[in-house]
Amino acid sequence: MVTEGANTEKLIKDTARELFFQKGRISATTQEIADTAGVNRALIHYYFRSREQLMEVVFDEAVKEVRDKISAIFRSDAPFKRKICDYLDAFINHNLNYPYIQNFIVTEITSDPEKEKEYFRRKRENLEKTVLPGLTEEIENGNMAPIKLEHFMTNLMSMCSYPMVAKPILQGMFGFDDKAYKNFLRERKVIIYRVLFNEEPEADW
Amino acid sequence: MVTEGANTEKLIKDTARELFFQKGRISATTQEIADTAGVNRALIHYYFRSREQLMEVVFDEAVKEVRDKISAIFRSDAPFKRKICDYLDAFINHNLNYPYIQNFIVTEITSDPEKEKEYFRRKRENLEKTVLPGLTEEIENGNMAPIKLEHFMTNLMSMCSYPMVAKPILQGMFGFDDKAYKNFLRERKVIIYRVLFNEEPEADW
DNA sequence: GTCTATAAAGGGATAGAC
DNA sequence: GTCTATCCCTTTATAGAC
Repeated sequence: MVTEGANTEKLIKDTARELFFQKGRISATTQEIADTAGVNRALIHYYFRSREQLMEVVFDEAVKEVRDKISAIFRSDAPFKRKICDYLDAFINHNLNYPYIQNFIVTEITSDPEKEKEYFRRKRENLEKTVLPGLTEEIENGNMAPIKLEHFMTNLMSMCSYPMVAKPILQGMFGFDDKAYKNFLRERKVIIYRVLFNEEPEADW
Repeated sequence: MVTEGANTEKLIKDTARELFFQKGRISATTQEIADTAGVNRALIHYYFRSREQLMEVVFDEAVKEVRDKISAIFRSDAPFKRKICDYLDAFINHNLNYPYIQNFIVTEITSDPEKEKEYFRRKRENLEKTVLPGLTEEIENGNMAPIKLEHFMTNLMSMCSYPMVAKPILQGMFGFDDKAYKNFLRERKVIIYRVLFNEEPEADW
């Protein structure tokens, strides 16, 4: 085949993304990626130089969409609790699509703390601008129990992310097959809302 | 030195445990373990045959204590909410001592789903015997909002474990140094209780 | 652009001397 | 019990032919 180049590059990226984030083969070798894609292993280096750069490219592409969406949600002027609903939707839908991306984030950042800086450091100022005011307002108006920003965010992120990273553990514990577990994760949107605010979400959600 | 055997074996175990679970060097090589312990690499194989068996030994030893403690808590006839307090104490204290043990569990089980079986499978029946009755009773007595066993357990485990596995992420996000983060984790005992039950824990806790 | 061959490095494990 | 030397396998990466 002549000049299949553009397709091959995309094929490799698609395969790597699927292996890393959808099949949970986070430590897939270049050989495994090449075999799965049905291309020669050297082509991975031809297009991406190194395994590491391939990972970086597919990771950035996989999170770009949801990151932009979540940014927009928190910068919007919607009511605070509405923002949380939108966040739950965006986050859980994205993670249903990439069931192992949280494992990837956690293991990559733990094994190389340098990667954390560029990625999460500046989130702090964002948090204080975009969620602290809404949280404070709800508390002052008596619409939710007092809680510090850090604990609220930790509760939210924990209840969203842990069921992803600990999927096999919880699946085994509860005896859920893959389909039941997906359903369980979808149920969690409203469960998490209830626990955070101790009230029912709006009916139209 | 003659007949240092017994000490060497313990030295290797202590070093491995420290590297794996306290320093987060989950993928530490036999060379790294040997160098850190100040012993010859071959001794690891002499005492433990393989790296994998060494891991298994130190992991089992590290969790045995807390596992027994948690089993006893849930089998006891204390009131349900008391059990949860005791669980929070036991779990968080143990994890403060082994900050990376949750990362280890999550990555090991994700990378080899076989390991899950023996370890978490039978927990299901335990759950239904030891926590379901208490949970049901509290709900029926109107002492907490209705929630399914699976979601309650997932909320509890998520809010306990995620701050451990995502330590570098949350630390970066909130700008906490190691000391501040330890303190943050200790605060979480009462935070988690509040979120789960929407009330203050007893004053003597 | 794609392939084969090969370099180069890392890591687990064992044999055998001491 | 402890050490050195060595084997063997896996994996990443590149050179060079086609």
